[in-house]
Amino acid sequence: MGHFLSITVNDKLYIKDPQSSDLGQKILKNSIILIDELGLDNFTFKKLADHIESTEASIYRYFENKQKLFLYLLNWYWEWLNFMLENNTINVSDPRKKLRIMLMVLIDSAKRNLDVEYIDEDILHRLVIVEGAKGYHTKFVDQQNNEGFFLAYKQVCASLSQTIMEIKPDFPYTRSVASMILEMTFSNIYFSDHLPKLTSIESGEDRQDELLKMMEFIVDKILG
Amino acid sequence: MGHFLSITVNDKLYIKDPQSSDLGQKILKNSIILIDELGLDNFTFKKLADHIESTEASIYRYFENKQKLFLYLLNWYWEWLNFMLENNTINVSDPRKKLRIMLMVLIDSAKRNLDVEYIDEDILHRLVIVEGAKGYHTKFVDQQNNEGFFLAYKQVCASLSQTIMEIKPDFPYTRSVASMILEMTFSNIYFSDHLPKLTSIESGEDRQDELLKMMEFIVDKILG
Amino acid sequence: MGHFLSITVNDKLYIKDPQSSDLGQKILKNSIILIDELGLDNFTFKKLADHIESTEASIYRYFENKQKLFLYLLNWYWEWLNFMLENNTINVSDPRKKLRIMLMVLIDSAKRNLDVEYIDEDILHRLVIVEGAKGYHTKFVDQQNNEGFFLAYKQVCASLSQTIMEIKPDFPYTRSVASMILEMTFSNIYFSDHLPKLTSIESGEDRQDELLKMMEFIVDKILG
Amino acid sequence: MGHFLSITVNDKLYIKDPQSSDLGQKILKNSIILIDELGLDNFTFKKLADHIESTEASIYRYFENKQKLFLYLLNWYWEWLNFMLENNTINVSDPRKKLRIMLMVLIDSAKRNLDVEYIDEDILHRLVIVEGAKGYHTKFVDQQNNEGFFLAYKQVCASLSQTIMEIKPDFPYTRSVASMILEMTFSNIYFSDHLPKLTSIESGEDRQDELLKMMEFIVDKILG
DNA sequence: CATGAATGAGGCTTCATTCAT
DNA sequence: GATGAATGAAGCCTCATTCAT
Repeated sequence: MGHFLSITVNDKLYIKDPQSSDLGQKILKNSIILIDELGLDNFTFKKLADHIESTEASIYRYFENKQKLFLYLLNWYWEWLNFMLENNTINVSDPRKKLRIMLMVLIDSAKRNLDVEYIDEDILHRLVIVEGAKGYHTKFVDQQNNEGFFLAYKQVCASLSQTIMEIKPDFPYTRSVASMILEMTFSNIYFSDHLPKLTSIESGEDRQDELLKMMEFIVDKILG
Repeated sequence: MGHFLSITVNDKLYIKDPQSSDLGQKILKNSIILIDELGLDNFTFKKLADHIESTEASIYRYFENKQKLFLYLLNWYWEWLNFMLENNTINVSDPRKKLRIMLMVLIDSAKRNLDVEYIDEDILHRLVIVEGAKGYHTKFVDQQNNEGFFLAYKQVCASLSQTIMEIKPDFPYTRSVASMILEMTFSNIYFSDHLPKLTSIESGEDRQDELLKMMEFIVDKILG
Repeated sequence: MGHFLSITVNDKLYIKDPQSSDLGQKILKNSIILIDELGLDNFTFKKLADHIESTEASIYRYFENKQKLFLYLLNWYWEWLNFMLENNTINVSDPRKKLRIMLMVLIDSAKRNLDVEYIDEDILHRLVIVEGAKGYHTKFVDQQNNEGFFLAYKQVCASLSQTIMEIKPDFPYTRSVASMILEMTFSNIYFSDHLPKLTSIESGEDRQDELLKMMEFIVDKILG
Repeated sequence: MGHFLSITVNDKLYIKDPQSSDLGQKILKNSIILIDELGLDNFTFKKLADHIESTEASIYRYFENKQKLFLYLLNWYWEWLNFMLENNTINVSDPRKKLRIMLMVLIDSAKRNLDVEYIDEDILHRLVIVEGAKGYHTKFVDQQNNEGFFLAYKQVCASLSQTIMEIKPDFPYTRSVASMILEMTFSNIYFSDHLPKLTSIESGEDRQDELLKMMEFIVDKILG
């Protein structure tokens, strides 16, 4: 079923739709792998070209530059996440249950039911956790925001906000809590791997369960 | 009084102590200004050298590379923040009041009583908000953590954790809440400037008050 | 006929085959000229780029660095020498006569019958004499040896060794004598130009004849 | 006894006599160690300064540049070798025996009877073998020769030549054979370590004996 | 459409050297 | 006499990008 679904990404982020050709899909697949491997800063079109045995010029047919490619990947992720959130909460009427499911989706990218051969969602998820913030911490954030590059991200927050409002219509800080949920979830995964002093979650087998428990606890407290 | 206080930064972050000489202080002062202006990615030693009418080689006498200089600035900030937190909570015995003051310090870097001629804390604060996360979102995070480059940051969290525990000794997630407080505070300032859909705080005159109010609300809810 | 012959060089020494393009051939031709003129130490890709009115980046498409380019030239020379040695001794059955011819080839690079427009063998020969030893006197000699960068050189020695063995099958030191012949021939040319106290050969018109005579004398004595 | 002997080096090679002070001796001792370790190309005054916990400026008080320092070390070696050759052949009247002893001295730097605390002759010997040729393979060879920087080296050859002439007064190529003996000896040690295909000598316990045997064999053949 | 070739610009770093104390 | 500070120049290399096929 998932195979009939395709993720649509802001078309200002690419020159030629990478999902539309073999080479484009190769670029997506391997840029995820390489950015995860090298970090965004050390990643270049040259390295990607060598990796996929193509050329820089060919990649430029698809993406204007590395920042756009990176934003494309982030957007793909956010779009995919939006789909996952929606798909998993259809017919769930209890908003508390809904929020619980949303937290699960956020935390556990493995519970996916959408398979796209040319995107490894697991690596992409890690990449979003590690490098994601760099997408909107840039000198060009305002300009990029105007071009709609963060709409998908904002949509994720909006869905969370919406659900919070369903739970507690008079809650005064839905948007801030929504973005906090996102950031806190990702941060704590990162911290548990690299800076354990900054989290109460331990890396290991049960991490996802623990994290879910903590996020539920926090959210419950906040929403009373 | 503050004038007699000096901030001590992890000595693995520099080759020659920049606080110890005129040129070093010039480097600190102007790197803050330039990174704020250009963003970390576009900032280079060459540009800094031109800006202060010196040479790249001279800067290399102080810092191994731009990453180390950046980490130095972050650490300087975290050390300074630690000092501010402590200094403003001396003799405050009520932990709730203490936490409130800590939030104020976090939010409002202007209430400083420590003046160092060669560091503009306001710009540095903005820089930390905008670029801070890049300091520890790097391929070398583990190695740098081993070298103690994040001790000052962790100390800030530890102080927050400590106060949380004083308020509620049996609270199960002090560390995660502490780091969340830090990140959420900074995020919301950034979002209010650039991505207003992601925050409930409006940029403008009253932002700091609003933010303080929100953070107190959230923390109160969480700590019951 | 020589025109149909092409010299093949170890392909680990280049990124893109310099013999395959105009620019590549220009790089070869002019690097020889410039290294001869400036010495290897003062030679840089920048100077070469300026000289051929191209850019460093373009040269880097062909060679990883100056050491590799230099080794390429040396290898080209050794390969060319191997070809010359073989070509001039075909159908020569008397090994003593063969060795005599080989000495002549070594000494007199002018008796060439192979013309490659983009390599000036005379200058290259001088370059090998002056700078050649630097090719294998390096910290990386073992590693480079493993990569086969000295195979062509060793082949020259092997051919000499082989002929020595044909002359005197029970001679105990063929390899050392072979390498000595090579080094002594080159040294004496260099010494006669620059350090005449270290050679019995006088620079001037008859140098090649004298040198040939001396080398034959020495070899005859050694091989009895 | 050796302690009362001092090696005198061409005074154009230094600004201040390095043998005359603690720091100077430290410079000598450690430059040998570092050049051996890093190779001449990677060796710099900066690295030497760091190594001896002094400064570049201090080293410049002794040597004009790295080339001069290197030539100083070579000259020290050649002077020392001259002393060794002479000292070990005093009262030896048989020229063939004398030449044999000279070969031994060349090969085996361990049979020294001169100890200078600030020079490790073993490392220096290795350094001469590995890097020595770079001393006179330079664009400035003629100019440096005029300044007498190779007198000591030429003196070694002259002593060998002299002995050859004593053995065989009418030998026509004494100088070339003398320099060949020097170069061949050093080459074969180097080759046995790094390019075994180019030598008949095997690295290992008996190398020095084998090498001595070979050099005697070659010399005997040449001198008939 | 994809690619091979080329390159201008600039980043990062070290070198060699001088000056002032 | 030794050192600390500073720096101009250059080396080495990569990036991002364009053009022609």
